[in-house]
Amino acid sequence: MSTASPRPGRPGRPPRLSRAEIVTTARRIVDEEGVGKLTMRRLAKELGSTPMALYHHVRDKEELLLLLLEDFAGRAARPRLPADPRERLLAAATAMRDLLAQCPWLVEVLTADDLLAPSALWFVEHVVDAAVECGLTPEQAVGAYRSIWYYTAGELVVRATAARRRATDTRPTYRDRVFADLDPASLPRLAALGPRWAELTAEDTYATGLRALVDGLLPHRGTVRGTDGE
Amino acid sequence: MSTASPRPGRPGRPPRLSRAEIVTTARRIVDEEGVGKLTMRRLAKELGSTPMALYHHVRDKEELLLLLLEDFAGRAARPRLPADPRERLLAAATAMRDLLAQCPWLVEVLTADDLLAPSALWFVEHVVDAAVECGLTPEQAVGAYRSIWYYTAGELVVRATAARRRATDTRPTYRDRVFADLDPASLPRLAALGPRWAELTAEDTYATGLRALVDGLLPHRGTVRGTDGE
DNA sequence: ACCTGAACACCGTTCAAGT
DNA sequence: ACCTGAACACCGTTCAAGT
Repeated sequence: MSTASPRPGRPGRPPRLSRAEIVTTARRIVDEEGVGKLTMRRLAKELGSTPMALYHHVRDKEELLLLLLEDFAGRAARPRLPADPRERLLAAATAMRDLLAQCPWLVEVLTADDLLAPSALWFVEHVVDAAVECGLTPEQAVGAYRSIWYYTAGELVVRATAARRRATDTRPTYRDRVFADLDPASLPRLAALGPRWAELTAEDTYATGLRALVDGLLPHRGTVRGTDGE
Repeated sequence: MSTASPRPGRPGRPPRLSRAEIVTTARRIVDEEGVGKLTMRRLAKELGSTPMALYHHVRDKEELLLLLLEDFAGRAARPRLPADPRERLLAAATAMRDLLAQCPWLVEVLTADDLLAPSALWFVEHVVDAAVECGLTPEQAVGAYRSIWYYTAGELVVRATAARRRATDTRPTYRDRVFADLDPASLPRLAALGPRWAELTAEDTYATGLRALVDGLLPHRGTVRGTDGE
């Protein structure tokens, strides 16, 4: 953790803070108390410094979040993926989702900023590559990746906000109140589902939805395997 | 716009503000300047009142956003939908997306809060109903709806944030900088795509992705039509 | 019942000055 | 070159008081 060696040749005051130290402390705050608690003032206090000292090391708060993203992606485990391209595609997407589900605050950063950090492109590479191996053109493979990313990002955002609500708020959600009394005349299906809606939407259906999406995206080799020279 | 008749029988000071007036003004601010400019202080000033007067009519800012959501959903056009259930499902989902794409700020509210306002459940009803008519059980139909909502919400979130960036920021995005120099050894597919990534991701692929997803979600009647008694 | 004013406990960021 | 202090221009919300 010796962040900045005092390098005798360099002019000016030796630094007390470093990017590495800033990022480490910021990560701790985020892990322990959520991204909402990460403010420049709070971070400075935690570092025994002043808010303005931070601005000497990062341009603004957005850059700080980007550094956090990089840091996270860099230390992320990269699972071994199956050889079969279709299974590899599913595994890469699922790994990406499981990773991001661990720290939902990242999803906000990912969509607030542009998708993924360089280190996270490993997942994207595998999805695109597997899609090409399944018979898509590179252009189609990018399209397939985007659909998968939309689906994944949506699932993460919805789940993250639902979890945040449950954490802070005990009263029944707005949605529950709405579903409690629906007009069966205009909304027969939903009224029939009624209270079961909450229970059904509590299930984790990421995997089945992803399989359906991938089924629709990839060319069909038929349900009978081995007919076209595998 | 006569908001509150002075109703002689009622005790106390007659109201100067009303929910309706508050919502109308809030909507104007959001439409003209974006949801980021909607603050309780700003809204009060616009109404010639004080921040605290608002708290007499809405519990907090979240409730105000919910009222805005209701207002929007209530005035939303409900397109005529095709008779064929598969086409109806696609049309309902697409209408939902097109509606929300008009005012992307709503997506933040939708995910920050729970999905849709009562008036917006019309779309949900049609998606679920069409899925059942296509042969899914009600439970499966809810699962299918959820997948479609994840996909749609993800697309809207990503597009909304990308658009916001373009509006406020002229410098090349972080993503563009990253894609400009990728290591072809570790990320061959992405490096080969390189600068074309930006161009490919600029295309609107919602419809094709949705079709693929729905293809994967619904039972297959085979590509040959009319074989099972239509 | 409805509204006001002052205050609390915060934000991110700029600017001018210190070492 | 690196850091500090004071200040600017904001937030949402509470509390006590006025009419």
